[in-house]
Amino acid sequence: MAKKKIVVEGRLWIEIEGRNFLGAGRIELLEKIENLGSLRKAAISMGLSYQKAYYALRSMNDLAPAPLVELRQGGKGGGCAILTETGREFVLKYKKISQAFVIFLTKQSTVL
Amino acid sequence: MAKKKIVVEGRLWIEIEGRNFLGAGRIELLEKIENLGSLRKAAISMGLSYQKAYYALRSMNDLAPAPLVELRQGGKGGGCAILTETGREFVLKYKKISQAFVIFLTKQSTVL
DNA sequence: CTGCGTTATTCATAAATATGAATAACGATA
DNA sequence: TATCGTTATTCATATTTATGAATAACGCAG
Repeated sequence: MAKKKIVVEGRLWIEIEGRNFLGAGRIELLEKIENLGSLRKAAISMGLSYQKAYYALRSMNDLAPAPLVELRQGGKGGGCAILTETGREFVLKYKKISQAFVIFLTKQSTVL
Repeated sequence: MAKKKIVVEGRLWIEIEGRNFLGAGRIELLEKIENLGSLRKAAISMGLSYQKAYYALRSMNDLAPAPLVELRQGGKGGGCAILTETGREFVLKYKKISQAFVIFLTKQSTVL
């Protein structure tokens, strides 16, 4: 019998004041917003309902020291969603931490 | 205004063949079983329904190279649940990995 | 062979989440 | 002022998950 593949897996997120602030899904949402310029399109593109994405974004913006995304309604194109400088910074920080996490996990898997 | 407390949090688990094998909750269950000698008592002591604990244990035993817990029905006391040597080994391994994870998380929190 | 408390199993219901529909509000542009 | 596609919000309904009730099976001890 072949030996079964056994690995360590995990999830990471950032909390502010003990509340969920940023996880993998929210980071993906922020990146899609940056690319598409629209919350609705970003949500749909990652198979997420608009409502869920909207509430997630509200939660993020409320918790963050400054808004991660600026939402505008009306106007040219009906409205838009713009990733702020603060948003870009948090995306970068999260991805750095995430990279370190992958290394951590593969290393831990070797001891099993 | 005081600066908000911002930290990196995470969860760890072990997968076998891509399926969930051991996480924090299951480890706690195994430890309670070792202490109490009963699956039912272990489940209740951690606010878990017996069924959920039972199915979790079935899943663990099925995935593991050898059963983590031996279940016996009938007999003195009505039955019992005994943590096996394999079970003890996995508990130890998980706790070691978990300790390393705590250190990882606190270190990553410093870059925020 | 009866009693005991556990393991083993099913089922209906409760609770929590997710999803989609529907619609108002908005503001630049033509 | 009408149009457009987005943001903003509510609501009913599916879907999933969790919970508790109920009961059979088991095997040692008395």
